[in-house]
Amino acid sequence: MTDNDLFALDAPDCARALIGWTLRVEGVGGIIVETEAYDRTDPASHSFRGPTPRNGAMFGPVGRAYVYRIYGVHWCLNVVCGTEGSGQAVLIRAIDPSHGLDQMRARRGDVADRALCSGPGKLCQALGVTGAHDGLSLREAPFALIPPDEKPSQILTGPRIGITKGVETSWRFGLAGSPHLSRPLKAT
DNA sequence: GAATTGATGCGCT
DNA sequence: GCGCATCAATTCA
Repeated sequence: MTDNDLFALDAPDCARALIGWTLRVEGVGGIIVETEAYDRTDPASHSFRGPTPRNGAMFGPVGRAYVYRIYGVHWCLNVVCGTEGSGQAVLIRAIDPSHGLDQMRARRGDVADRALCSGPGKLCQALGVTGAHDGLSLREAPFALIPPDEKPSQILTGPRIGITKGVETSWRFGLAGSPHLSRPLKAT
């Protein structure tokens, strides 16, 4: 699958397909092991109420990054997908750190390896993703998105985390057996 | 101009 | 495992 195919998928399909891809920012990153899907029919999604200055990137061309600040402190990285203007995005929740471990530790401080990228906020800090990356294409520097070498392992599904609305929508996807998932997932 | 809200992380029990 | 802190952008009046 090419990145073009990937970005054209609707959010839930794209979120599932993203598992196993390698994401790097300036050479720092790893394999994506946990994602969540959002679209504008979803009460929990930022795009639900329509375009605003903040979520504008979500309604722009696909294949771009949508980065926003949560709780005024943390950053979250999304991938815009579907079709342009459809307001769909996939939240990158966790990766398996395999590239630039030293760089991550330098940014994250001296934490356990499993804590380096096991959450959206930590992940962005470890990779150095900030609001400055909002709206940038994932196909161009400093980003790099690399397809899986082989068929990814079993992908699990479950309810999303940390939201108050639409909790029953099982649009969370994770790589089976990864130690970096924020919560265990049940096999489908 | 003021109130409210978070797609979280960390520390403590 | 649970509860709390945290800060700015968004939203509403």
